[in-house]
Amino acid sequence: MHPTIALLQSRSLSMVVQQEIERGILSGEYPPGSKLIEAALAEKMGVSRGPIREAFRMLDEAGLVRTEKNRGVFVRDIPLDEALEIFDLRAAMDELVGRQLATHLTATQRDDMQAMVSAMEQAVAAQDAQHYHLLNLQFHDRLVEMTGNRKLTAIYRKLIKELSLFRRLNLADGWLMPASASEHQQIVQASASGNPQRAGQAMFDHAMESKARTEANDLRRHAAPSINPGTKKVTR
Amino acid sequence: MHPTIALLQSRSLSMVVQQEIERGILSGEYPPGSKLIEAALAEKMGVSRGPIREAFRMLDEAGLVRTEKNRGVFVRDIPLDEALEIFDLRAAMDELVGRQLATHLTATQRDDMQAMVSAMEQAVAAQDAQHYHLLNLQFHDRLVEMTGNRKLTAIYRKLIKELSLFRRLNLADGWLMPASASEHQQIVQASASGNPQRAGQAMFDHAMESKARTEANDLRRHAAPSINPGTKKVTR
DNA sequence: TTTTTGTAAATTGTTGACAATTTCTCAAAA
DNA sequence: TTTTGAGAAATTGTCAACAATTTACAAAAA
Repeated sequence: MHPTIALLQSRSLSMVVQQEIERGILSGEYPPGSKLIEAALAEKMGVSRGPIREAFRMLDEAGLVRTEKNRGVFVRDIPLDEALEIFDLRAAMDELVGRQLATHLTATQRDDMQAMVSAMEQAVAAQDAQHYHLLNLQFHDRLVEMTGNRKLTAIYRKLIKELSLFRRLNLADGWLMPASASEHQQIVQASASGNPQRAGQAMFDHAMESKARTEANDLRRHAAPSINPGTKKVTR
Repeated sequence: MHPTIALLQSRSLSMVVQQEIERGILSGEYPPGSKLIEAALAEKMGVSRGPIREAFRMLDEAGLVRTEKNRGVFVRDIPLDEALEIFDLRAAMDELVGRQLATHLTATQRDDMQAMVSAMEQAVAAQDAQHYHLLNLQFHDRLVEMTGNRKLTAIYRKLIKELSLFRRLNLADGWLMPASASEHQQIVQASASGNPQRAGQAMFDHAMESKARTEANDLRRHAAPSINPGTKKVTR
């Protein structure tokens, strides 16, 4: 069967809409907290409200939006405590990834890993935090995929998407790139060593370091803008 | 606010429908592989097809049904290899649960755990596999909940629901109850010991034993009905 | 008998309309 | 100035109808 035909047959309108809205959310076009209006999206995409609503239900179940009855659908804003919970969970999953990699890693996979780490080191040398961030996401995604565990891969990707809605993540962690990069090198060596315990530990440690960096980043960010945080109260 | 009012305000029609269909799926009323017909469900529940379709999208995202464009929605049938993948993932999550419990367990929580284990031992003595199975699910659910990690709890519950669609799970593991029960006692002691590594290991081992029991069960079930499995080929 | 083809029935995909609820506006009252 | 309230506007919730596709079934052909 022609690939284009197969694509048109499998992709229903609501799935296309879902992907498009998701793209908008992950790209920042619809920032966390913003409201998604059915009619506006329907007109923008040239469809009726039905498929939009179906897409909303998928995105809600995926944790990317939250629905309030009779009030609408909003892009989710992940609070710090939930982000930290996700980091703990991801660390446990990454540990599993490390163990499985150490057990089954092929020579080709090892080379792929090393190539990605080298690319990241180049990004560090070039001070390109943006590119580094992209390569980092790709690196971990590929590692999870290499385990061959599709359920693990699917849930891992969901978690990453949700984490991207934790705003304070992206910015201003430029000076920590070197530390993260050297941890990646550790992961490659540990995985190639064939020692599951060691590789799992390396992945776990890296994930927890990432968590610690994020938390420190957040505390600093909260301390800076407010001169007298103790008396400032935000109600909305 | 009166709790009933709050409930009616938050529960939209599609969410009620989603819960009802999910109940039907998990209870076995709609067995794996069976087709869910929009119009039939709509009439049965006294609503139009819109909310039914929205519920379908939620259930699809949750992994309980699969949608084929223009062909309909079917209750998912989890194949053995995917079930085993889920077991591996759950083992990693359970290990995290054990570590966290050992770190933060209160005296009350320890007593709760012990009470549940005792109840399971009574079920074993009474040869009540049905009741044991229920208590076992409850035990692990409570343990995950005790960690306080809501994301972990939510995903864990999703995995359990999906696993329940792996048919070959439920039956004929009666004679393995004692082994499982003694592992539970190990978990309680390890968690109460305050040693994260030990508690994590106990949880992990228990999960992997559960995986091994399931796999053995499945192989036996497949070997029995067919006299000559080697030549029998199933195409569909 | 088996396969193919054509037609009717069943089912899903999509839309537009209407009802219910919330949000906004702005003037009147405290 | 702030609060309250009425009415309008905007938005969501639900439904029924129509279009597109698949499935079921019987007749014709191989």
